[in-house]
Amino acid sequence: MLKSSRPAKPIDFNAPSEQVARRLIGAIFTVDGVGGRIVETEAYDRIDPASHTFSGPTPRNAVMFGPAAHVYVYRSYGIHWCLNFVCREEGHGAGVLIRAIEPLTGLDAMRQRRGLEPSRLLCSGPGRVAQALGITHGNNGMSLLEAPFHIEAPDEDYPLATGPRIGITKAVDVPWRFGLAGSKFLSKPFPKEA
DNA sequence: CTTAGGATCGCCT
DNA sequence: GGCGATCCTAAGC
Repeated sequence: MLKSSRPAKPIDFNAPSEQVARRLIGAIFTVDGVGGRIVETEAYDRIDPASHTFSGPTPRNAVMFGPAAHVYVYRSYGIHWCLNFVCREEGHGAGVLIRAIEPLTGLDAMRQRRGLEPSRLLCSGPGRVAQALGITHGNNGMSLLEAPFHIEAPDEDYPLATGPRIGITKAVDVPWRFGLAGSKFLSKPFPKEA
């Protein structure tokens, strides 16, 4: 049996966000050729008190109630943009927040947008990812499967770390944060394995 | 190393 | 009117 490398099967976004969030770890994501390997995600569900969708459809979260594999962008703390991939679970909107990327391509563009030399701080955090990839509200509702976006499923199995989600005040114990174990590009370390 | 505070605005109560 | 699915900087230990 050959190890690791195998053909990449497309990621199915018509699935529970928790499952999609796991499968996205290791995927290659680019915007106009700028991007890298997804190393950290969080799942948010329709019946999840921490989710924007919990209280039902509003103008802001409308995209999350639309078709899967689209992009939901919202403004965070009045300053930052945050990027999500829409999922579908039994017809109910859900999403995956992209929290960190290992920069691989378009480093010049990222450095320019972030005003930083390439480092672990370039794309390590949801606001930083959006800034480095040039994502704004203008991308809200766009298909993830069409230009300028490109997503490629992981080509091997990556060791997964799990833990509670960051920066929320409700459902704080739900372990729906996922990461590439040992990656230097995580926004924060994961709690030590029990 | 850790903690504290400010920036800034769309959305919901 | 209050509060974030955040980030940055400065100050304290």
